[in-house]
Amino acid sequence: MTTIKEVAQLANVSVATVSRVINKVDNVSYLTKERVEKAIEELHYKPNDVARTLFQGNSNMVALFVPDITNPYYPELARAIEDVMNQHGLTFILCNTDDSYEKEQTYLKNLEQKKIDGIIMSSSSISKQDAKRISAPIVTLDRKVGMDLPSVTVDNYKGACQAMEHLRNIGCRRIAHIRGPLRDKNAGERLEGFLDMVKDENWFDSTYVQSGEYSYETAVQATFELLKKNPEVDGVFVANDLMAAGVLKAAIEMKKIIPDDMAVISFDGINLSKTTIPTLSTMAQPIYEMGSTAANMIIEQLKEPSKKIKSKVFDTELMERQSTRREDTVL
Amino acid sequence: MTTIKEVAQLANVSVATVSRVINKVDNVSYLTKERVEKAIEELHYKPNDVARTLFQGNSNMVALFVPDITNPYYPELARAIEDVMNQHGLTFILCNTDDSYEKEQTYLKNLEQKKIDGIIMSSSSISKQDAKRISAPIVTLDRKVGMDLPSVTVDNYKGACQAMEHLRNIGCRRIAHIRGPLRDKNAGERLEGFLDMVKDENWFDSTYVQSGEYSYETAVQATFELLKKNPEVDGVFVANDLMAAGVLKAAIEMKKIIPDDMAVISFDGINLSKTTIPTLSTMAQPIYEMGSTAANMIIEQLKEPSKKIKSKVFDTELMERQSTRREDTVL
DNA sequence: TTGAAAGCGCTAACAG
DNA sequence: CTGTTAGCGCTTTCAA
Repeated sequence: MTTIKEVAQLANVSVATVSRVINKVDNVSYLTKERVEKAIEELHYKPNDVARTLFQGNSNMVALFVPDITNPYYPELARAIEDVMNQHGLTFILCNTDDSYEKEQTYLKNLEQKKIDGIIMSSSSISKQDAKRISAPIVTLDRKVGMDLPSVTVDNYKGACQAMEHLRNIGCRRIAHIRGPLRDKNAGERLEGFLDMVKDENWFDSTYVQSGEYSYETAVQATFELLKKNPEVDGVFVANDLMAAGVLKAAIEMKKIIPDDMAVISFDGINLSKTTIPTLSTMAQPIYEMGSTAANMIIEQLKEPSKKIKSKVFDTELMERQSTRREDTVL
Repeated sequence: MTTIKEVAQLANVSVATVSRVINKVDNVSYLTKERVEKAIEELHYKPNDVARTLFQGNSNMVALFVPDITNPYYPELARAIEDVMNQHGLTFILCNTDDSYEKEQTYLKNLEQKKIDGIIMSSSSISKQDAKRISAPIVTLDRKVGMDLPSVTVDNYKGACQAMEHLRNIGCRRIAHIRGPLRDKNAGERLEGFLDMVKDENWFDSTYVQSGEYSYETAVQATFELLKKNPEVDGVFVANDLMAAGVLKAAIEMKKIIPDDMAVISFDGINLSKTTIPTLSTMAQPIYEMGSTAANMIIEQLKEPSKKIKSKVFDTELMERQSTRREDTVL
């Protein structure tokens, strides 16, 4: 790689002048500017970003922490963030944490050493403490931890209630829930929405809630369990789309016709929900928008470090698809 | 952030000594070493990676270029690579290129300025020329461009032939193909495998090949088209899993029973293929292994820059699932 | 308008 | 075993 020095020599100026031309700061006479530009061209000179970073103390890199990029909820989020970063000339780093606090801490340390400019994380374990030790701004996404850190989330409770209402509207009377993992706050809020809608029903008991781990396989099992105990269930609210695909699978195997015997609605609105058979009704999160919002929060913070950014809560939107579309519904 | 200098002062040694302790090079007397370590502890000192990079000329960062991370084939690849990088203390950068040569070039330039150590790319457009201009080693993954660059791929032709044989074995007589985009070499090879198996059949003509763009929606359309022209088709080989999901959808809408009326087999073996109804038979690529192989190639190259690394071609594996299993029909 | 020089934080000779 | 020093490539005073 050619350096600023070589450019300076060829153009017969000092490195300072070359620097001025590159960064378009200060005044440089038209003639020398031309000379420098020609030299840059000739040598295919590209400034060494590392040297710049060392001097300026920031790397123009932003990281995203996700539990696991192979979970289909995250790629769209990642894509949105990368798009925004790209627009602003920032480099995007992806970190899979496997929800491990240790891994998170290791990444945090490494990135700090690299002078990372900002971090967006989908994490349940990061604390305000940890965040404070890092000089880069941090925004949490999808998950909220405490009230301290700025966050981008959806209203899980409200979404859950709407999902339940929808099931009611199409005539479901015995509604069950496949919930997400115990440790996940989102799963808890969705459960709460469900409970508030059914807890006073005389038929309701805890066997109407089965626990999955947000995965396809666990949901298949949970559904078998559910339908064995409560074969009369005619509607299920599932905590995420991936599990809903498992519910469909189990239901088919148990000869349930969907939605006629049993309607299914889930949560997230990932692409998968459009490709299942039947297609899945779901409370869709504005995933791409959430990602770009979080990214823009970081950018804001980079521009104006003093400015406090406020958290944003998005609403989910009911996508009514085949899994709840009963042709002739009787209310 | 505290610097090496401050540590040196507190420990009452020179910065060189601190550096020696950090990097465990040269001999440092036990006592001074203790003192330095205490100072490091006390000040929570973490070496500035940027300064190191500037000095050493390498950043310990590796990038992956993918067309689009929201395409479900790539996250698993990305995950594998990140895992390997992580194991080796390397930082992982993700770049979505949208298959745009321009975007690729921009990324390449930016990463070079950041002293990127290596690049893994799933690209159709990168040329040996481009690669040569970059000092970092480059490995291509999933796609091969010319013979020049080391690559990790699968034997598409062979996989396609095996898929066709499988369809034949279960009794299919009129087999059609939904092919991938014209520009994609993999799609071309899969098509060729298909053609070589059917081109001599007297029933065969070009209407048995419909073109999709690797996406769900295009495949739905392509399948309608296909079945309108050739309703007697009793088996389809689809160029990727995502499209196969679309084929299932269209088939169902046209009242085709799968696999009895029409069997379906596809290519890739992404998770989606396990969750469709019916589950998809597919020629599975060892996706994770391919990713980690490419990552390890880069690591090899980093250790021994002179060593030529040779390309690797993986075989696909037939996953026999419901969409070709005629004894237990689902829908 | 331009150049000289200091320094960002670190490592690696080279001395001692 | 340890310290001094010269960079890595860049930006930014400070003078001229």
